[in-house]
Parts: sequence; C-alpha cells; structure tokens
Amino acid sequence: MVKEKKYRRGLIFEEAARLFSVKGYKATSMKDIANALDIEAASLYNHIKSKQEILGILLVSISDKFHSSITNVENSSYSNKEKLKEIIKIHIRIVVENQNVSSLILYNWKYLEEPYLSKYVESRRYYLSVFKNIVTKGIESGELKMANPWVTLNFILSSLRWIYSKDSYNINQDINVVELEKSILDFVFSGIDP
Amino acid sequence: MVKEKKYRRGLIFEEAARLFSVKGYKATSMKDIANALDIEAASLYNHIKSKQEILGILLVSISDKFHSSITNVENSSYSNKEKLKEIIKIHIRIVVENQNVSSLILYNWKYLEEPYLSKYVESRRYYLSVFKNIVTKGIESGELKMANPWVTLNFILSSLRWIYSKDSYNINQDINVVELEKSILDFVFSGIDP
DNA sequence: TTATTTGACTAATAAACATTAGTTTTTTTA
DNA sequence: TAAAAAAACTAATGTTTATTAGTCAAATAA
Repeated sequence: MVKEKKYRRGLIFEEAARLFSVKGYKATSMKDIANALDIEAASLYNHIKSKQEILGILLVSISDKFHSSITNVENSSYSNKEKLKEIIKIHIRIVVENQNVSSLILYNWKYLEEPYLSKYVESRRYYLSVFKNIVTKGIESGELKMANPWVTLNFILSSLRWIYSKDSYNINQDINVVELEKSILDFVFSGIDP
Repeated sequence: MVKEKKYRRGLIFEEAARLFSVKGYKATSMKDIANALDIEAASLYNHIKSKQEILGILLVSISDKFHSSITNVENSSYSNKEKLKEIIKIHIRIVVENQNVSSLILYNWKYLEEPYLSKYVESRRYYLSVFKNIVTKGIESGELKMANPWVTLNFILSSLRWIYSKDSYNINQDINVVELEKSILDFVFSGIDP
C-alpha cells in the first residue's frame, strides 16, 4: 500500500465529485477516476460498491445539508422576509463550501437511480415546498412584492445558479463570500435599478 | 420509402434535440434517436454524418440566433438601459421558441468537439462581451445600480436560467410569454421588495 | 416504362464501459 | 515476528456504443 489507508474512500468521493462536476457523470469513466488517483479502475471496487453509489452518496449528502438548513430557518422566529434572506445566505454558503458536489444538483442528479433517486427527489421537493411557502406568506403579508409565487421562487433560485459554476465565479479571485452575499441579496431584493 | 423525403433530416435534428435536452447528449444513444423515429440506428447515417454533427449544428444554429439578436440591439440607438431590456426580452423569446435546443446551452455544449467547439465558444464569448459592455456603460452613466459589472451580468443572465427547463416552466400552462417578460423584467430591475 | 436517387435494411466491427473473480502485496495489529 | 486486514494488482466478462459496408426496395425523374 502506498497511500494512507483511512482517507482512501474519501479521496475517491472527492475526486469523483470533481470529475463529475467538470465532465459530467456519464462522461466520467471509472478509469478516469482511477487514473486521477493513480490506481487501476478495478481497485476502486475495494472501496465502493458502484459508480452509481458514488453519485448517490454525493447527492444525498448535499441535499441533506440543504434540507437541514431550511428546516432550521423555517423553525426560527424570523419574519418571512428575514427567513428568505437567511435561506439565500445559507444557500450561497453551502454552494461555495461544496462547489463540486453542489454543482451536481443542476444537472447530474438526472442520472440517479433507485433508491437514491427517490430520496433525492423527495428532499428537493421538500426544500422547494418550504421555500415556496415562505415566499407565498411573504407576498400575502405584503413583505414581498405582489407577484406569482412560483415565478418569484424560480427567479430567486435561478438567480443563484451562476455561483455553482467555477468558470463564472472563482472564490479566491474576484470577490469574497461576504461581498457575494451582499451583492446577491441586494440584487434579489431591489434589482439593478439605481 | 415510407416517410416523406424532404423532412427526414429535419426530423432527426428535432428528435435529437428533444432527447439531448431530456436525457443529455452522452446519455442519448443513436439507437434512442432511431427508435423515436421508428428506424434502425444505422439508417440515420444516410442523413447525418455523426452524432457529434447533430449537436454541433444544433448549437451553432442557436448561438447564431443569440449572436445576431445582440448585434441588432447593440447597433440600435437605444439607451443602455433600454438596450438591456431589449436583450432580456429577445433572450426570453429565443429560449421559449427554441426550448429543446436552447437548453443545450446550459450544459451539453461541453460535449462539443472541434471545429464546432471553437465556433460556439467564440460566439458565446462575443455575446457575453457585448452584454457586459452594455452593463458596464449603464453602470458608468448611472442608468444602472453601482455594482461589479461582472456580478451584475451574471445575476441577470443567471436569473433567466429557469425558463430553459420544461419542468419548472410550461409555456402553455401557467403564464404566457408576454406576462413572463413583464415579470422577469420587473424582478431584474426592481427586485422582489414591494 | 426505365433509370436514378433516396432511404431503409442487415451484418459486422472495434472501442469503451462497468463490474467480478481471484491473487498478491502492503500495512496494521497482536 | 506472525496473523489479520486492507488495498492494490491482472485478467476476463458481457454489454453498449458509434459507425461502416454493402444490399435492397421504394419513390421520383427521364
């Protein structure tokens, strides 16, 4: 054995996440992952059950983070508007701190199979329903602009999408996370008009 | 020959675009496309050169639409703010009218190979640079909120992303294109605050 | 009607793929 | 130092993949 034992499995997940994120799940072969770790493809199976298991565990882990964070906010005593701000901030943090895994949410969750698929879809559905609920109540109470809640929800979530990709945003380069949060919150709440 | 001759090639592109959009380029096999058209996979090659050619032509065609639309706006005599509004409107129209092909822009352009890749990347680069230029000038002239032009650009473009996907937005169901344009412009310019 | 073109077919190929089985080497533990 | 466990290896499997070659039938043009 050349590499330290304990972290082997973790390294596989890390490297797989990076490759899935760059090339996509389907375009990443077991050989690609193995090469990146300087071992043979077959050796991966001493640590993991299947390629599908890697994707499944990665996506369930990240959706758990979103799940628990929105539950915390929902159970807080904030106003709807404050809840929304908090959700957006935490959303940004989770994505920035788990860039490779997070980006799988945008596209590669498609390639999940059972039982991971059901778990993931349910977790996502829950997140969206709590999010939408807060938006709806915010609109009803006049804290947010009168508009279609579905469109509002999609606008907010969608406007966060660019932070998922490394080409359009590099954390260590242009702007830090705090500034990023501030800019995005400002845009989402008051738009680009001066 | 059972099917009408003239439209065969067009139908292949149409069906491929639909499948690429739903399953992804890598996960769509030539057999999938052929099955959807009730022919054998090998028969496709009487009409097209390769799977890669299909993706290439689809993506070049849509990026040409974006290219020419932004050139038209850039050459107009509108103010920067009006230009921006116009770009957003046209962007929405193009996506709504070419949903399957447009959605390939978000992810599947990754699978382009040369010479399509270079053409596509250059066209995209041009679009972004003109867009950013208008944003930058808008900020400098005080027509837009003082902020990082790069962040502003990404916020705007990103906030349009949800209209690419059919699950989150169905044209014939909830809301029509004109309403959609109105809502999005309102959110982008003045945010969700009342 | 005949000749030509178009578009379907079958069959075959070579490469890439995820995964299994069995073996050997390396590391850790007792 | 010996035994146990962990993790690498080689070899092989069956499947799926895009694509080519060659053939044949139907539609169109002469």
